[in-house]
Amino acid sequence: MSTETPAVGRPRAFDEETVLDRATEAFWRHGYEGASLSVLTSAMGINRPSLYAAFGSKEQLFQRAFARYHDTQVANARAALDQPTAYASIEAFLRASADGLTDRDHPAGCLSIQGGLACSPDNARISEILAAGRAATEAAVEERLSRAAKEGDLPDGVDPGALARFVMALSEGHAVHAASGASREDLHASVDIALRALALRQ
Amino acid sequence: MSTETPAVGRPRAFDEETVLDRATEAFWRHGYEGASLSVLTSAMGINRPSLYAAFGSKEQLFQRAFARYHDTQVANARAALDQPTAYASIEAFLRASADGLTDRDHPAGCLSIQGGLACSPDNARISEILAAGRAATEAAVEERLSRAAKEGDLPDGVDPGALARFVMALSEGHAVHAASGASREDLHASVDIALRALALRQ
DNA sequence: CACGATCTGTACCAAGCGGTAGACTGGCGC
DNA sequence: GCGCCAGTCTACCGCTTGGTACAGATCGTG
Repeated sequence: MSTETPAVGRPRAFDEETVLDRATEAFWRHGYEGASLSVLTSAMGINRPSLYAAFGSKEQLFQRAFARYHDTQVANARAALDQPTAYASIEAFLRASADGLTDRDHPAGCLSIQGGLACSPDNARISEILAAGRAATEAAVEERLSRAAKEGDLPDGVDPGALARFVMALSEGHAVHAASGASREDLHASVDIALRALALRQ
Repeated sequence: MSTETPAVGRPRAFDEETVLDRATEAFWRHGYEGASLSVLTSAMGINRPSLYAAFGSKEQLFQRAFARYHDTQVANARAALDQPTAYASIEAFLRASADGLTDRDHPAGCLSIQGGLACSPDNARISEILAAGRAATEAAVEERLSRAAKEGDLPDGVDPGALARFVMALSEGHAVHAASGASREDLHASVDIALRALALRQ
């Protein structure tokens, strides 16, 4: 594995997680196809053979970057679901999402969407990987809301799946907006409207 | 201009609007960068010199395709805003949008987003063009809602700009969902939830 | 029926793509 | 301090990219 440090031989001149973070930013900003190896290596501060020795291929690098993105950025929003009520969970999820999408420490928007919603036929796998990631997040929201339904925390007649889809769709739309320069306040104002309409508030 | 038929010389073997529609589909499905000239020419059924003679360059072809997309697909949704009330306008806009995003006669999703939310540094213009198109649509929604506010058709304290942003964001999120295979019914269920929450209904 | 104008098709261009061979570098164990 | 070996660096690979030169085809006109 690339994570264990070998006992012998010349040591690496870079930290794997550091350059992975920089690669993630490049993919985030330019998408999978838009982030060429030249863009990647200059962002990561290493050259091609080092990249290939450490990560295997551009696609494997992207998968590592996306996994790391999930473990850090997406995990924030998913963790926000852990609130006592469905309403509070949705609000926390949308707030955390809006904040993450407009965090000045990273490119605006969401890697899951910017990475490659549409791709060249050769890279169709990338779109699928990203879609699977978004579906997993939506499933987490739905799971939380299904629990709420069982607990009587959701008004009768509200479908947890449809509500989860609504919440995810809004979050994805905010990602598109953020990518086009919408401010954090803009997104929170949109969240306000969504929450007002949910009629989940006790 | 390429639209006027010349009196002399060999006539074109293709109809410009027909091949433009096919190019639009290719861009829609694969994005600007993902739709290579090989993909485009084989989808359009013409070869490169004909493409360049008729459209000038890949970017100009894309601009024509995007303009045509706006005139047909986006115009549908914008026309839906022409309803007697704000609530009816929003509902019609979201319904028309959901239908367009899942129309089986075209690729799933929205060219404005699939075209290239994130691009290679060289093609940054493309992202800007697409973002400008989305902003124009949002401005049309906001204009309709501002009129509603003047007419007393919007509850006090509702900001037309924020509401327009919410509506557009939801529609964009539905586009992302549609691109990942969400069904028309899925999207309409999400619209139902949004409408329930708007508290615009008299 | 030849001319001029325009379109089509093949075959090409330079540049960039993702990926790699091979010489060189430098820290550790003996 | 010498050998080992993983890492770095330069320079390259074949292939695709967006874009075009040029020859031949096909029309209207004189």
